[in-house]
Amino acid sequence: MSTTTNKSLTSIAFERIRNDILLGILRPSERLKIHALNEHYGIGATAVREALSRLVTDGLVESEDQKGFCVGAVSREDLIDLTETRIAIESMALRKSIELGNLDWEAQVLSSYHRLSRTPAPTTIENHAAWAQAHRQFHESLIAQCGSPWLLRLCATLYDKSERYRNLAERNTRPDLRDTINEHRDLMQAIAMDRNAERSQALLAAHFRETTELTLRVGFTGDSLAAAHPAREASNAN
Amino acid sequence: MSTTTNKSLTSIAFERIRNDILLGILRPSERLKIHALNEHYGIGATAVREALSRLVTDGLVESEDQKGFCVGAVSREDLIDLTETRIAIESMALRKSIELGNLDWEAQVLSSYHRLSRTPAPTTIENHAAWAQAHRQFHESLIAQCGSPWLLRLCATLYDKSERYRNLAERNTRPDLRDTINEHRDLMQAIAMDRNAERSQALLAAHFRETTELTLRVGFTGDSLAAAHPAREASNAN
DNA sequence: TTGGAATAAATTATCGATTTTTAAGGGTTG
DNA sequence: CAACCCTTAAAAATCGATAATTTATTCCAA
Repeated sequence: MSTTTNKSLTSIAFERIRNDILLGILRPSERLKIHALNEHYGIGATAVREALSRLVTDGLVESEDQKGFCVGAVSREDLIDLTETRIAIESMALRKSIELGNLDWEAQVLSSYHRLSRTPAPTTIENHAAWAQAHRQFHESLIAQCGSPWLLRLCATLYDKSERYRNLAERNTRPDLRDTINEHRDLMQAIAMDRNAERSQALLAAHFRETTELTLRVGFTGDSLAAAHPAREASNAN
Repeated sequence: MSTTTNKSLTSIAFERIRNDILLGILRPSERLKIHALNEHYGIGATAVREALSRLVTDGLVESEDQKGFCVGAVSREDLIDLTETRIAIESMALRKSIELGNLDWEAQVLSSYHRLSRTPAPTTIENHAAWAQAHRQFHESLIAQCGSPWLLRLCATLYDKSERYRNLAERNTRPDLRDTINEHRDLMQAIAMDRNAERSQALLAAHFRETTELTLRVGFTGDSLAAAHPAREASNAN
């Protein structure tokens, strides 16, 4: 019955490359040679190029005319700027969401929190995808009722970039270094139960800053670790 | 000598299509057929597709798999949301810029204001491009010293969308309906001369809201006016 | 040894043609 | 008359090959 939800090859390439960048499998500033990619993903050069072009606009990929594409660069300054910008914008969205959200929204926040809290921490590759999704959905739910499609869009863009930094650092962190469950719980309570805008904002900002500071502390270039990574296979699912 | 600043055809297509969308020559929700575009611009299908893909991410073009591309839709709600989001974000950037800007920055603001004030209003097609550039540069100069590349980037994206709405409305406005020179002058003074953050923010917000309200009043669908426009030629410069 | 043409190799960018997919008619049947 | 399937036309998506450009290499002369 599967009503042929026809995704184009370009979209598939887009998703896979995006994913590999977010995961750090494709490393920051790494050159993206068309031929290599089209062989690796088994997708023609045209579709790959188109996918890369889409990724350029939101900064996950960079390109220079006649010089090709490369994975977006990272830096400590960029991470700091990104974090502060994210705090500023997402705080705004959060405040509005608290203001406008109804009971359904509260329930949704609780629900996504619960799911996140019961999802195994991303300590292994297998656990990673599920946790990443739950985490993203939790944070999305917090601001979902802000009433502004534009704000949501901007937040989503910034979230992507932040997630990449987090993933780039992850392999360097010891699991006991941080207890995010509690941070998320406090957030959930302040937002959906107490509906305390001031405190919510402060907690959100602290949550972001903690992550960033940990990332800065453990480092994230990933150069040395890339070789140790499971590599590029596991993608022959046609 | 012109050291072959090799722009790719894709980039050229990107710029031209973007421009035609901002100008309203390509109208909101208009279907963008590859073949038609590649004939019109004299650029191959691949390059055109790539250009469109780039425009998708920041919302000037929309696409659906297997259904092709179309110009991004407009609506009153979107314009309102866009404006409020822009006010929120650009206010923030402005505040920081006032805080961090030095004398050079003040001078730059004055300079770009002067240029804008001496550029003929965009009442004719010929005047349009020059004024548009001066206007953009003026607004850019205000927030230039905010210190955050990310904020600047977001502001730039939002500016594009706003400019499109302005252009879509422009043909409907009577020139005497508005006196933006004074608004720009007041802004410039509050920002670069008085460095009064509160007042600056208020003026900026008012400036944006005025434009939006006028646009909403005179309408902007542009459907009826497209036919009256000089059309699509003037693009055989190979 | 060093600078730097000149050539060769690699890679990007682009095109034209082919394959898929969607959209539009048109006629048949319950 | 509406629902359905088949046919046909248009458009999107994709591929493989070619052209253009950049990068690497070689070789020669100062």
